[in-house]
Amino acid sequence: MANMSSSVCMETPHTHGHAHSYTPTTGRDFSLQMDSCMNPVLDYSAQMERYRSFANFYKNGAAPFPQAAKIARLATPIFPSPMTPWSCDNGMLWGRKPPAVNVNVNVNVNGAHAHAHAHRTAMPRAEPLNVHMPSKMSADNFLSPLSQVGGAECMNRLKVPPQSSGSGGGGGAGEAERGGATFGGFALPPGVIVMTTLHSGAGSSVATMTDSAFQIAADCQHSSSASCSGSNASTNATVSANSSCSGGAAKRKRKRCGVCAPCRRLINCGVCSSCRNRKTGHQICKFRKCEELKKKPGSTVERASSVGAADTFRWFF
DNA sequence: GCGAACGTGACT
DNA sequence: AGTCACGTTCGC
Ligand SMILES: [Zn+2]
Ligand SMILES: [Zn+2]
Repeated sequence: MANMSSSVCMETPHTHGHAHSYTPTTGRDFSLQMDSCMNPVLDYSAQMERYRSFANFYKNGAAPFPQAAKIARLATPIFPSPMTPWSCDNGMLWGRKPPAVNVNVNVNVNGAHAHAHAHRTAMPRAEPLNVHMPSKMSADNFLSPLSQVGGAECMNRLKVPPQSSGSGGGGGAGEAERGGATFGGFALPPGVIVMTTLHSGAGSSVATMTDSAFQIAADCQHSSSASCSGSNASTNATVSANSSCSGGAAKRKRKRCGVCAPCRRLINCGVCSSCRNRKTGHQICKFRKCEELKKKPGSTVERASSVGAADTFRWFF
């Protein structure tokens, strides 16, 4: 409550144009971004700009970041050590989080077949977890992922093993990239994939592409094969069957795709209308709202089950 | 049963 | 189009 209100209050000064210390064009680590990122990578950039001011506020310690606790809780299991595993300033590690995701891209996550297709079955669930320097984590929380990626176009996604969630998660554990990969100059720890934005052109190295491509390919397979098979994806066979296959059941809740940028965000911004209005609004943070779910159900239903694969690819290309 | 979040309609 | 509120679904 208190936190919440404080964050709400923050909105006023910025909205009225007070500059604070926010100087977008001179930001030390935004030079790159400002240089080449004006092209619309994601329309998040604009919105992120807006929220950057909030970040600065929290960064300056003017008030505790509303979700600092949550961040800490989420970050800990991934990198117990106080060190950031790599030094990509514009990178972002993606940790996994439990919430259910669209079956279509998530099939057999629990699969006993984890060995058979030992690829990124776990990834679709991955959600963003900012692991920049722990100290600035809270501050950069809701701005680094999408705004900075626009500049350096470097997103690292970490597939975290279904941490101890014994529930059949075992398969996902080390299943992914056991060997690890290299990205640019630094090595990626096993379980990490790198995403890049399309227009980066030469920027997207083979290493990055291969890894993500593999990831997506895996998703696609699952997507198509599970489209209407009433898969034994344990939990939600019912849902998928109802909503996208039988076509009979009218209004089943759609599920987040789990692979789009918003889906992979891990924490709520705390300042958007949805966050502020969570009590009564019952809506997910606007920055976490699945791109697919934003679309009209009519235009998305099929995509989820059949076109999903291609669409997923389009996300990268 | 509870919390998260989707669907929807009313309102601005 | 964005916000708000409510009902509802869904996973745990
Ligand atoms: Zn939010
Ligand atoms: Zn999504």
